Amino acid sequence: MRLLLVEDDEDIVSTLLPTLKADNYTVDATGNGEHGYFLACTNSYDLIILDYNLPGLNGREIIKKLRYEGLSLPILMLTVHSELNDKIDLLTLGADDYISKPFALSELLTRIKVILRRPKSWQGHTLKINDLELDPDKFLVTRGGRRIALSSKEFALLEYLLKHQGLILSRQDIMEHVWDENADPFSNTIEVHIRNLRRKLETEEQKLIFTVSNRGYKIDEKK
Amino acid sequence: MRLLLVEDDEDIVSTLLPTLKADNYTVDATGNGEHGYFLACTNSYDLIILDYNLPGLNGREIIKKLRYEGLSLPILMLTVHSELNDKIDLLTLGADDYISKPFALSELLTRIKVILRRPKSWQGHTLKINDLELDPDKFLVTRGGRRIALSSKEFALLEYLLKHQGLILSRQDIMEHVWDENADPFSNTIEVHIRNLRRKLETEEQKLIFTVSNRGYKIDEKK
DNA sequence: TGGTCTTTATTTTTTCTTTATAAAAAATTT
DNA sequence: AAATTTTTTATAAAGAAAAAATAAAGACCA
Repeated sequence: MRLLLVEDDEDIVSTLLPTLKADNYTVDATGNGEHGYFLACTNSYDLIILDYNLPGLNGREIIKKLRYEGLSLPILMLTVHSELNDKIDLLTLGADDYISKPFALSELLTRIKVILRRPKSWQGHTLKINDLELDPDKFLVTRGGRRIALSSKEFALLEYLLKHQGLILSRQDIMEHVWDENADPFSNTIEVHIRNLRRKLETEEQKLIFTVSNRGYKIDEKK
Repeated sequence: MRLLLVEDDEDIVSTLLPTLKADNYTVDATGNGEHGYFLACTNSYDLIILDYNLPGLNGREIIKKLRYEGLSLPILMLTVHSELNDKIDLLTLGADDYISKPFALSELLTRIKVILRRPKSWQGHTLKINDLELDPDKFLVTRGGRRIALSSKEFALLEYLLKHQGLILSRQDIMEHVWDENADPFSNTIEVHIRNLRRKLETEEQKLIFTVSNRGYKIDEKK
């Protein structure tokens, strides 16, 4: 899952960034409102974490512009107490949730998870297909009950494929949701990660990730 | 579906072109307004993506001339924010939609789909005939519920035939809508692809693609 | 330093086009 | 109308091009 963090308070960023990355999110961050807006327009994020007070362009204006552009991605606002009277306003403006500073990290992480939790195809937080299970919270993958160790990129990639099982995901889709903005679109790192996943997850009879030439990859129950 | 992209910004073209092609559109591109106008007049496109500011001939002038010529194909305009006051003007002039830069790729792709979907009355994105179904979004073809794997050219060809079922489509029609401008008009690659489609889709009793000698091919319910 | 991620170079696979020939349909001649 | 010629379409198979898989080396970084 790819996040955009728009926050100018260095303290918050320096604690939040490592935590989010450790929690296996792909994160782009900026401290400037204008730049945040630009990033939001030109990339595909699954969630934006947006500070209210920002240099350049403030949170309220960013939401307004994004919604006007027709972008419907979830937005989580960070506000300080004194601004709290605005909360209804923020929600009507198009924010999906807000959290007021100071906040506990765990609280924020919970809210993020709640927002990102899609009703689709994942009950009890566990993604399943055939005898494969992936638990995003516990960073755990098992196949046939046997635990398989994955690196964090491998895990993120598998999670993304599983969340959209049955759909063909193009390299670009994958790039945009599993890698951050610095990724080279012409790199073959996706192929390499697919290869590593296959090596770890598949057997001769039990294929899992299917290549659809010229379109992308997909995970599906039936061949 | 065949698209024409008229845009002089190299950055936009270099990200857009691969994306569109990956999304299985056949795309011609030019950075010059005059040339864009020429291409639009001399080819059969299903949609034009047109930049506002162009060398040679600008977007507004191109629309005006095309509409004056009586061409009714959909046009999607790309504008920058400052030009946005012109939007009503653009729409009355004959653009079908506009999107302002910077934009998310996914956003543009969605709009393209919406526009191309407009006139036709096929339900749920799925094209059907007899026991054959084709889902353009999922890149999925089934016959009698059984999945059939097609290459992307085969898929595009079948999609084109299905979208115009009942009509006889000439080789030229097919060339113009399924292949790009570099295709050799005297090649027999169409015959070969038809052959491959037939091999994958037809049985002895269940014919699907009919040859009308000297005129072209058609797909139809009744023989 | 070991593990992870990315890059580079190479091989393999798949898809697309061309070429050559056969078959079928249409046109022409007798 | 039958026989012959010409044109159009079908097929198989080789060749070219593009896409994907792989191996291995390099970069990064906790």
